[in-house]
Amino acid sequence: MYGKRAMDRRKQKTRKAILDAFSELLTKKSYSRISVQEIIDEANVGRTTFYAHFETKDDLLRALCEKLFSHIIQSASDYAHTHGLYSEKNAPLPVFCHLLQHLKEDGRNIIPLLSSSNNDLFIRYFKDSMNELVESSVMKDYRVDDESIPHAFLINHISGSFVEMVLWWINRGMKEKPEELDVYFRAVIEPIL
Amino acid sequence: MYGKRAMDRRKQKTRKAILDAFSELLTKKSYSRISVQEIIDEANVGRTTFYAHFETKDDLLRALCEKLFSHIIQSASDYAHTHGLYSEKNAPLPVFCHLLQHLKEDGRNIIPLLSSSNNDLFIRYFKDSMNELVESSVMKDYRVDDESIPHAFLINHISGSFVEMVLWWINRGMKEKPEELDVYFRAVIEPIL
DNA sequence: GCGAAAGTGTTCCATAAGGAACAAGTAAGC
DNA sequence: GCTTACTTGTTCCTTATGGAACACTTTCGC
Repeated sequence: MYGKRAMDRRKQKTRKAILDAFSELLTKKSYSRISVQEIIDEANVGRTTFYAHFETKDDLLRALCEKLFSHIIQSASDYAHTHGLYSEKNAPLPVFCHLLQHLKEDGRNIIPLLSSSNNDLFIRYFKDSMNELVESSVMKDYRVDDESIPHAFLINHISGSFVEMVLWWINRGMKEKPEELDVYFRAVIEPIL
Repeated sequence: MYGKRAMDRRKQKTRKAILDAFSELLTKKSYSRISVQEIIDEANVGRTTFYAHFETKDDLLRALCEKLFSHIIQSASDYAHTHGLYSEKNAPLPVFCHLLQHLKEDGRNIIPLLSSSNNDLFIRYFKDSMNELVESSVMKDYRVDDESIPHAFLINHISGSFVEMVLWWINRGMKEKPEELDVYFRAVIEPIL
């Protein structure tokens, strides 16, 4: 439980090289068409080294997604814990606005992958991350008025709507301001809370 | 005398990292104000690693200069050996035109260092390289008409003039075409051959 | 001047990375 | 069917890199 000591410089550099190479390849080919050999070549790293870091290609994908989303989700989670708890009952959603702003300002690594032709894996991971975020940070203090609707269903609805909105936003060139989108989102979500 | 087998991937990467870091630092500070520690930090390598590659800071400087000039000088030397031998007596200087062209097209690493505020070390190395080139490739087949002028003096005059011309060229923004410069250079050099 | 701080070059030891070869699986072409 | 070429994980062993500590010199502030 005490901190793992700082990762060896070599490990950091190698890990970054592999993730960068993989990320680069993903903008050109679909996940299934990328071979480990290609990743190794692009990263300029030995075969042994690759397998010392990642068990398999799927493992690498997981790591990449985690790296990409952890930052933004963690930031939102922190935001929710500091602001969310003290908000009034019908204004719990600034987290989403915060997320959109963060995505626009700092999403240069994420957006290309979310808008690439083979974006399904990332969308799924994005959705999963959002699901966890909504469950742990947003919906925690909420009791649903209509008890006939399952809690889990609501969570899925909210995170799913959010992800779809983001994709819509990105595909149209992110013209709208985060604040505008936030208004739209509240308009479709708040009524059911 | 021939080749050491291909350098280990790690060595290549480390060597490049150190040379790049050094090159980067040289655009900001003078050579004497750069510490090994800074190079290590900028290159993001361990102290042991640095000293496994270079004995000292001077050694590193030598390696950088060699890397920067060897390409361009080697190319000129090759050019001289294929073209130089068959040229008529009073047209031996196409090597210089070739050098200028090469410098303009492919000198993006060299020119910033030659025009930086602390460029003296590079100029000296450039001059030394030119000296060798002139001696080995240009002046080899020439007998000086006026035997009262020492051979070595002539070599120094030619390489020195060339270097000074290049600096003048760079400092004024490299406006002239290599071919124009070549004409000027021939005008001041050919009369004495 | 002196003491503190930073830089140098070296040591020793732990470990990550490399390279090569391997058996096994897969797909494609003929 | 059969090659043929390519991929995947894995192995064993070598080598480069890292980190820390060291004694020593240089530089700097006061």
